[in-house]
Amino acid sequence: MAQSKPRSLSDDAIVLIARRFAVLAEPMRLRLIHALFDGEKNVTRLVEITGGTQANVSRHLQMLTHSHLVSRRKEGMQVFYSIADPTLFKLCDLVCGSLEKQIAKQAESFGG
Amino acid sequence: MAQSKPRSLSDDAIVLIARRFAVLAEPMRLRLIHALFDGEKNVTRLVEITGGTQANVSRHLQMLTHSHLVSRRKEGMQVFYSIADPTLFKLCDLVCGSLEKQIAKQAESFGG
DNA sequence: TCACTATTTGCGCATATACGCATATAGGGC
DNA sequence: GCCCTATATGCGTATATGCGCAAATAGTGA
Repeated sequence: MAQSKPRSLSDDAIVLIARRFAVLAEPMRLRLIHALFDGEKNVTRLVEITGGTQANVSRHLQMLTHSHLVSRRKEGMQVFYSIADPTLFKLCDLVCGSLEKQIAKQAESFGG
Repeated sequence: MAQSKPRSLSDDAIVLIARRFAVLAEPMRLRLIHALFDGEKNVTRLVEITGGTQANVSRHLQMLTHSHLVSRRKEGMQVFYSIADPTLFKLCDLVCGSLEKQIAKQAESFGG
């Protein structure tokens, strides 16, 4: 299950990885991803949940789709989006855990 | 070992996560992180490896340090940097694996 | 055809940030 | 003190990108 870890990364690979991280570096996109964690939703619902404008939500969804992180399903007038890349769950967990530890340490420095 | 997964994330948390991803969203910073994967190095060595200017490398290292992703150790005139956050390994692995799968699928669409 | 809803897209602006250049700081030897 | 090396920082600029607003596209029904 563990994948082969290349010892060195090509410059192209580095740029691709950076782009992937950049997609995840916007709060609104993270809100959308997080909102999709419990199942697919249409645009209007995502607008309600995230509190963004419809145009903005749509654009971010487009970016997420082009990055193959979420997938698009059209049903009549509505478009339903859902998580396409399962690594998003682990990615979010990893970063959350790391940040929690960091904050805990900072709290320790003050309170301890 | 698996951490508690919060069902919902506060807006502040979302922004923090986004910032973390933003730190990882620059090729030069990824190069630096990757260069540190096999042990600590000083700035001059990192400049050689990454091919960046000294000023730029220094600035990115500062950002990585402030993000608590790498740590700084001063020894005389030199400053040695090393990976401080072990989740970096897994993060990189996850994204690499995801991208490899994506590219493999694309290749399949053409070649298959 | 028109009207209505759902979603996408074009455009302009404001902001963030990466880089290059020069300079500043710091440590060590003379 | 001076000089050299190693590292950091201030400043200006170019570029990227997120957002708001308006308009366009698509689907559905009368």
